[in-house]
Amino acid sequence: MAESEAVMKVEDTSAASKATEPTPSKKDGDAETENIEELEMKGLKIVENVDDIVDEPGHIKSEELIEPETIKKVVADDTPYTSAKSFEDLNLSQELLQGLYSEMKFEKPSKIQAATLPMIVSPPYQNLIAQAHNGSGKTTCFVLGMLSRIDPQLKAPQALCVCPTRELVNQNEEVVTRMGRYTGITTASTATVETPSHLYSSRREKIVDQLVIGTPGTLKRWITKDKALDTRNIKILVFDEADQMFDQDGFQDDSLRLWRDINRSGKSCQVLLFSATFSEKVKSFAMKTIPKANYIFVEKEQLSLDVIRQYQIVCPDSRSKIDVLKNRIFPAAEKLGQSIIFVRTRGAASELHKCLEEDGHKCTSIQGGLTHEERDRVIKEFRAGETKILIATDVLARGFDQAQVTLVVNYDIPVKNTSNRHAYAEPDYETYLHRIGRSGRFGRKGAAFNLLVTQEDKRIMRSIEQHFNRNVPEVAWDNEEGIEHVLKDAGLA
DNA sequence: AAAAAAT
Repeated sequence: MAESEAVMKVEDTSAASKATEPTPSKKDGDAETENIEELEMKGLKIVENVDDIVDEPGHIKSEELIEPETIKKVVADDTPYTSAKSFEDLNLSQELLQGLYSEMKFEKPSKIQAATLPMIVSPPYQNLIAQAHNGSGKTTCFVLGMLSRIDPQLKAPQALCVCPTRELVNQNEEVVTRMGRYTGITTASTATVETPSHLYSSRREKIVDQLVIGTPGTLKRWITKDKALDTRNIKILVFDEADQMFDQDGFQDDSLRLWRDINRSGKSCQVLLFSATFSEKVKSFAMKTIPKANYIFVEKEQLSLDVIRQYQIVCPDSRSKIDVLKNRIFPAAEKLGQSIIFVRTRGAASELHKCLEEDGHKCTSIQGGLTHEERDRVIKEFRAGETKILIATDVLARGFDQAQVTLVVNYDIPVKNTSNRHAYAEPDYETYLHRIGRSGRFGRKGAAFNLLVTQEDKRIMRSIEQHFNRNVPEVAWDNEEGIEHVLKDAGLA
């Protein structure tokens, strides 16, 4: 099927940004990934430097830079995509441009946007699997993609965006609403509380909104059971946090099902996969599954955002983890901004919440066991800055974008679920990266503390260091000034 | 045993 595809590769670098939006930088790179090698083995031809993205180096202030990174772009056919140097290059409607400039306050495309947007918005509307750093402007890519492909005259669902959590659905809908403010495009979301009393009541009215955002379960029900979501006119399907959406241990079944339903009913539908992480397993599954796709990938070593300073704190016992949090981290953190404390289980979240509150620390917690209303309220308060400390399970590990978050604490180090209880716990590299990526949004500074107790904790931490090829320095748990000093060093205090 | 979504 792909025997005669010409493939081209672009090497470029990405950098961080100002408060509102990433600004790119330029540097040469010549790294090959397994991914590229795999493609070569499949007989695909790699063409060097067909397209290059050039930026004015003087444009970037040094403190805005993330470490230079290499992005691999692989194009599935011989379409000669030119990187978008400005949003005007993309043939967007006036209304959409107005949204970008006056509502979003964007000036020009970020590096990832420059590379992906032409592939998304121009014919033949090729499928895309794209990996880009946390906080590099991925959301803009797919939201702009969806908005630009919708026919404002046609009052029917034309774009669908699938997300792993309710919180992400809300956040993405917010971006859609803002960016699309002048287009008149309407949206529907599964997170909109329809009838609070009967949560799982079926939806009777047909959806006439043009852009639909949701979690997989409810979307599936809207399509198959309720027959409220007509998929015949859907021409673009987006998976946010796509590696989770295509992971066997995640939402793979639901995602494939949704995609199949749309393919059956409609004409050709463009599929976009976006995430900061793709494990080798999910990456090869996605590449096998999504036909004729363009690819954008980043090497794992390059993904670790070096603007986020990472530290490990070895604690003598699990009891002392709380003390470190209360006596060392909080006093320093409270002057900074907002913090998210990640724990492994729902129970641990409410337990830690209770424990900290009894000790007079104002905080809230969020996990999937809460009601939707409770979750919405906790997020609303945190967004408003009314709460500074938020305890969370991995419901918030991905995508949650709050600029004021400067500190992430891995109270429990992330491990993969293993069905074999005798096996060694396996580090969850992807979750680790997503969690620490909640700080340092758009190139701002951030810090992450990993609290370790057992030998297994330490082993997992070492694996994480090796995986991203980064040294994570240790801070003594009982050192009075250790934490404060380290935060100063991170440019935070 | 488990985050998440949802039945």
